[in-house]
Amino acid sequence: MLDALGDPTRRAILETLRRSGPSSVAGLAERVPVSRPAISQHLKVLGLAGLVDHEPRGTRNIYRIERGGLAEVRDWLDQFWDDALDAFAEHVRSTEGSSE
Amino acid sequence: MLDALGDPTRRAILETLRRSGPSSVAGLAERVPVSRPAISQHLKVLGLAGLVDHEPRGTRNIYRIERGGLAEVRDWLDQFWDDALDAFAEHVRSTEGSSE
DNA sequence: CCGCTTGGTTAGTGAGAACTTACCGTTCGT
DNA sequence: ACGAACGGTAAGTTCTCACTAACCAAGCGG
Repeated sequence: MLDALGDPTRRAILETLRRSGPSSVAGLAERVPVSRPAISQHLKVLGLAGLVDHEPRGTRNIYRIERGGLAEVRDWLDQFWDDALDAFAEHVRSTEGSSE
Repeated sequence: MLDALGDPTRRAILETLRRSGPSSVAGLAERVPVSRPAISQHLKVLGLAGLVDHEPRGTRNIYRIERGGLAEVRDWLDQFWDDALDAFAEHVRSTEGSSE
């Protein structure tokens, strides 16, 4: 899921979809400097990660951003804010001394 | 930055820091199933990404989570919500037909 | 009905990155 | 001051993965 966002090309695809709206595979291949099969493979990964959704439109497949996957990333990120973060930090810094 | 989060081991390190608070390198090496040098290398990457911060404590280096990098990720993520996302989507779905 | 277009899949290759082993500098404890 | 431990670095190996090229299936247009 975060692995899917780790690749620059995949991020470029998402950025393109964000800026230009839903697009076909060929449409993405024009804007992203990789071959069309590469786009397909990345879209597959992004699809499994829940970051994009696709809808058949005749011979074309229109891809759009799926908010579900992004929500999961956001939740994961929020854990780091909700937890007693710096509190814990400053605490252990002065306490210190046990195991770690 | 998101590349730093793409690696499972690095995420494991961050999770460990989140749960157990700041820790030394050796302390992390005990909890994460990789060798100590590997931890050092990952911490270097995480440091460059602004995701962790370290403070010398004698011979030990205490690492803690840095909120700055996480904020950048959050900002990047928010772009996908603020933009006219599904509006754009449904629009083009019915309009369609031009170039992409 | 036939050709053209669109898109997904497979095989193969190359590059990059993660991991371990070995080494060295640094700092605390005795 | 010497030994021990903690941590960062270098070199080398291995493995994963991103990419291209070639092939195949499906749907629209003349």
